[in-house]
Amino acid sequence: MDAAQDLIQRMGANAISYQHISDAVGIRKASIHYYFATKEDLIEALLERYSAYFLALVDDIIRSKSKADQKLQRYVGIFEATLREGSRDKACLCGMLGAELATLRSHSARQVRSFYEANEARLLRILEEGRRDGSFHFEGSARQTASLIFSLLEGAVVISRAQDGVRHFKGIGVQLLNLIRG
Amino acid sequence: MDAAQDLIQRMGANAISYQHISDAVGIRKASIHYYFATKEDLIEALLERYSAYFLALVDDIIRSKSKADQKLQRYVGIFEATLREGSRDKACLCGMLGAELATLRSHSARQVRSFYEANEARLLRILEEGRRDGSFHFEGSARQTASLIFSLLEGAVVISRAQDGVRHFKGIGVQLLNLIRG
DNA sequence: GTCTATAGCGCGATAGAC
DNA sequence: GTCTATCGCGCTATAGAC
Repeated sequence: MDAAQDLIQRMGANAISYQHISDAVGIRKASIHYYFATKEDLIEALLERYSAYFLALVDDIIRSKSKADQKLQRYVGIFEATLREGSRDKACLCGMLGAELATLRSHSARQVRSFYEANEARLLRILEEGRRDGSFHFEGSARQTASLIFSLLEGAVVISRAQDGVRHFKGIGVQLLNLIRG
Repeated sequence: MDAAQDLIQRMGANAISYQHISDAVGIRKASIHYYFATKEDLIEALLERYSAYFLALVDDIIRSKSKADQKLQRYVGIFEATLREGSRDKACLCGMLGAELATLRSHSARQVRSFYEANEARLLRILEEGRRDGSFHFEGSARQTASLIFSLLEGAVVISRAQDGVRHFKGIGVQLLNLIRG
């Protein structure tokens, strides 16, 4: 699953095959079919695991005692860490599958959508907290700002891979906090 | 080319084949090979055309007499228009190919990168103009803000396709202008 | 310039030995 | 649970008739 996820985050689900995973882990592709009968089964399992892992990280941040702007900074850090990982050109799994959404079965597509909604909901909590405690000063809807931040980070990971990677992403992260602190 | 571009904007380059294009235009796939010998040739031609078309729209906006915040609003409108087009779930061509960047030949990859840089450069001009004429009030680097806006819009198109489309995107667009106006 | 036909390959998936 | 072998299909790309 680690190998499959890594490949999808770098190349996209439609670019990779059981053979690629087989090459990466040194187990024949028939053996991979033993665990994941179809490619969609594999993608669903990856989404399940990724979503649980990612949202657990976010919930840790939300439960922490930090001020809201530090929470937001740490949230941004999750995406930056993805970009940093190993091969250096990994995007968010759900960002990649979002681009390929039209080619997914309905269950996987629903999982991707749920991931987006869960993230936006958690960002909303951070934003409301920040407005209350005076960390943030921005006009307009907190909900739309949460959507904005999530789309920004998903986009920034993909775009930064084409520019100079982490450097590009970091600049955006800094500027996001400038804008939200107001 | 229109059919191929539409398919890639909806499904991604790795999900579509000469056969899909053939089905869409009613011309046999061998005849498509007559114009575009390889799939990469086709993608390069699409990128060339798309980039020229898109940047011409942007340059029209920049040359117009509008104030900077109206220019930014019209720039956002280009992305919103993409989302609205026909089938309702098209993303920016270069956003899709950005996700699939690792599977492209180096020439296509360079075209995608150039598109990103060209857009960020033009956004920078709009932002600097807006700061001068008092439309915009934001802290920090205008260059990083330009990167932020571009990544945001590329991301928002992809994410909005998974949510309720144009509605979701419009909310983000409104909020972006709130943040930049300061 | 468009067609039919096909080469040659990689894919997802399965059967069956061990 | 992992393997070899293979099926059937769709893919990119080409050959050659019209």
